[in-house]
Amino acid sequence: MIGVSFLADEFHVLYSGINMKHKLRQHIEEITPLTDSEFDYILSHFTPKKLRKHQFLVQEGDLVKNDYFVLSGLLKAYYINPDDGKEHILQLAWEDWWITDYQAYFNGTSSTLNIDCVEEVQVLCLSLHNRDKICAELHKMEHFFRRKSNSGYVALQRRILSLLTNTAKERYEQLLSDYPTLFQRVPKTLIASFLGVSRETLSRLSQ
Amino acid sequence: MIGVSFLADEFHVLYSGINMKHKLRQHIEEITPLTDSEFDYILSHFTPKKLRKHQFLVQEGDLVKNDYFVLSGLLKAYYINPDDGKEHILQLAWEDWWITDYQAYFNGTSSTLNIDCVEEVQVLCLSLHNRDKICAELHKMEHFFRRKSNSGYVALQRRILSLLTNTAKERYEQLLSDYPTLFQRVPKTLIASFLGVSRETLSRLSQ
DNA sequence: CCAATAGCGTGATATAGATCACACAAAACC
DNA sequence: GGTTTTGTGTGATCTATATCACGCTATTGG
Repeated sequence: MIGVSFLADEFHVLYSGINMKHKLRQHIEEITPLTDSEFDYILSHFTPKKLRKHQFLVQEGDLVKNDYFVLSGLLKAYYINPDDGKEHILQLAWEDWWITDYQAYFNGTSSTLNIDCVEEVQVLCLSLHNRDKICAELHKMEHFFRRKSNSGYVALQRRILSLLTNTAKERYEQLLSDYPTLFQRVPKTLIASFLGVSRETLSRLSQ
Repeated sequence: MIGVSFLADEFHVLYSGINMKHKLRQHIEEITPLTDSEFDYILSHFTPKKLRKHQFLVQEGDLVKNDYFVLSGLLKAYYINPDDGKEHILQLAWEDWWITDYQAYFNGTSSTLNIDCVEEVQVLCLSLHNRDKICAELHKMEHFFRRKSNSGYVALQRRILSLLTNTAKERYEQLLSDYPTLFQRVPKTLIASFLGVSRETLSRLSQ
């Protein structure tokens, strides 16, 4: 039994370690090429973490120590309106996305958001200190994060415009065409909350 | 007369040149210190531009060559919904803000937005090529733009959350408390369009 | 394997905010 | 300096979407 367990662990390390590291490298190399040693160095600033479904990655009031790169699974970042207790989804993140409460992370303040796991999740954690360190040491990484942030900014502008100009139905159809697989992966309630519509209305829209 | 005009121009250069350059330097140095020669070098990648009220900085369909740093005046970036012709304000920018159609600028595609001057405006133009150049040559600038982009990202997330969770009245009051001077500076119609409310509703809210 | 919970659809009703339609005031412009 | 144009307030409606209330189904967990 000990032997078997050991082998299983070996396999697991192989699978969730080396293969998963590869995911981060591929992700960075979409923007800038890296040497093996650069990547190893970068990776040494991340720490892996696994979470089960429904586990919190960030809870309202927490100090937010890390930004999280998602290796597998799906998470939601949401705000709970204290007036009516309703939850509003700011972000959904899955493989190859980054997620955290950025306001709290960048400013060292405590979180106003909750982030929890909609599925079992594997992430790589990057502290602000380590992020700034690798950015300062490797111009490439500063460049990488600048580019990521720029794309993120554009995506958020698009979402704002969509909230300002489109009806609930148009937003729903836009999301469906942008991320068709999402609808098989998460409950409609989450989609509704992400789109800023009640779940009842969403249910009627999708017909 | 020639003498007087010359003196006036001198003054103008002094005022709108040196003093204005100073604005950019101050702005960058909020994030990273610069030597005189670094700043001069950076500045050499910008070109100044003046526009009168109602002039377009970017028009729908244009290729967007530049990002614009606002030295003086106020501009709006807006999308016109082709279905009903209504305009929706994505961004308002004044002194010390950057504005452009970022989607078009970063991707080299043509603009879906219009940007025009609500007041007489002075901007410094930065082409994507020059931006990438100074970022590549000066790690400081890559850092500066990363930090700017990060703050922008956080600001947009806040706006999205506000659109998702707050009523029109709450959004109005939030904006009023964040930017009280704005309300003396632009017509209420623009505020309404920025908040995603009709001008009639805004008028009723503000009582 | 069965109970508890979460997800989903759907009718009836309520409401925030849009739209339409004015009037009047204040700028901007020739 | 008078006339377009732009901005603003306000009443009377209309409508997209929220809310409440229910039942049924799928999933989860002990």
